[in-house]
Amino acid sequence: MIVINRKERDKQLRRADILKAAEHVFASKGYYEATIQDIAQKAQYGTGTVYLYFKDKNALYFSLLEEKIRSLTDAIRGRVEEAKGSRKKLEVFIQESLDYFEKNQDFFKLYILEKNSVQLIMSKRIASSAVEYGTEYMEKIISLAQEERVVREDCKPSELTDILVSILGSFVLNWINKESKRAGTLKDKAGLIFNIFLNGVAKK
Amino acid sequence: MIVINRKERDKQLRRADILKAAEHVFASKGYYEATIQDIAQKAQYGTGTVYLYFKDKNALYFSLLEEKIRSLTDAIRGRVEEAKGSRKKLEVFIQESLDYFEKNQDFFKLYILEKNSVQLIMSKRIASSAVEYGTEYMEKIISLAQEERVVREDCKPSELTDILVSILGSFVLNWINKESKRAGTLKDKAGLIFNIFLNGVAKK
DNA sequence: TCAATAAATGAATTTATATTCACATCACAA
DNA sequence: TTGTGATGTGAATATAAATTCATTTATTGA
Repeated sequence: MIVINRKERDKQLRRADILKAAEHVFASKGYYEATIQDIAQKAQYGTGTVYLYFKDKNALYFSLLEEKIRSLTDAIRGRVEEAKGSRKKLEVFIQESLDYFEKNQDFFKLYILEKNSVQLIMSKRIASSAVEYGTEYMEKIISLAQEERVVREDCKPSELTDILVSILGSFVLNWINKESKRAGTLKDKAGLIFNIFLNGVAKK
Repeated sequence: MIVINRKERDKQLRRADILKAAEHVFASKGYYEATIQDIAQKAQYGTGTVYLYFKDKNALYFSLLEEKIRSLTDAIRGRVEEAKGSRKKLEVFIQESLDYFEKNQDFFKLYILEKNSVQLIMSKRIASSAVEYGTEYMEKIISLAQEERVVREDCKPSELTDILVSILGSFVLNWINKESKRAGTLKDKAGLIFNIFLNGVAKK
């Protein structure tokens, strides 16, 4: 029995090796220009090995996306739950998102690329469910904020969510690209983003 | 002489046929899943004909992007120029962008997909110059708005531009996807977007 | 009408990768 | 130590699409 568990655990570790390599390769080249060879090499396995753990390239890609999105959402959810009141929840949501993306830059690239292509090109891409899972929770917070009269009511929660997600995205993207001279951490931007989201860019 | 001009004009028309077909196919399938055959078929030419007008698939794609982005920017620039004061210019910029995207939905899809991948994956993708050309002008308006103390000064014009572009993008995307039940025209959203950009989403 | 030239065509070729599979290697139990 | 099943491997195969090019078709000017 112990043997089986041990083996099972090792298997999961090797699977994780491949996912990690895939994350990096997909993020730097994009889905189509990333080859299975690239990924296998990065993970230090032979090409064929990848197929022992994933049905095909597509399955590998979506397993990756799905698992990372789940981990992102779960990471954020805990902290937000603790915060009291929609205002505070929003603030924490922003902070935690930034923190997570700062630590998972490769994932961010996949997420932002996928978010648009899923919404646009749809196709067979099953990931939409995972992407939705990611924003669904945000929508609840916004709904709450509307109930508490913190946030304007002339937009649907989903629209407001999209706005916040895009603003967040634009800051993360800027920060990631500015790898040379970066003022501080990404999380430092949280206050600014919160403020812009709530009060806009007008000079007060 | 007349003959040559006539010929030259016809040639441009055929080139435009192909670009138009390419726009639609690339927008619905994405770059990699769009095939030259698809495009040729859509344009009602044979496969080989495409190569008489464009060096290869990549050149076709970037010619398309480049020309559309130029046309977008030129369309907007005129109207914005007329408007007096940064506040009004911003307002017009938003209106005209929405109007253009409403009329060029396929192009919007390409633009939004490309914007992120250019910023992220860079690679050989030359289009970055064209994409920059598109936002460069917006930045000037924002700079002006900062000088006129209309807009907060704790962000760089480029950051504020990115924010506005993302907010715009999220509205356009929503509108495009909601093809079934759409309240009104996309341009109707201009006031709301302007207001959110300047004053945020807080309940006033 | 008829060469001669230009343009269009799509089948054949090339190229690039995903995927498979026969064989090699490893880990472990006896 | 060795036999056995589980894993790993990368060269060989399959597939799909980009690109080319010999041939066909259209256009033009005399």
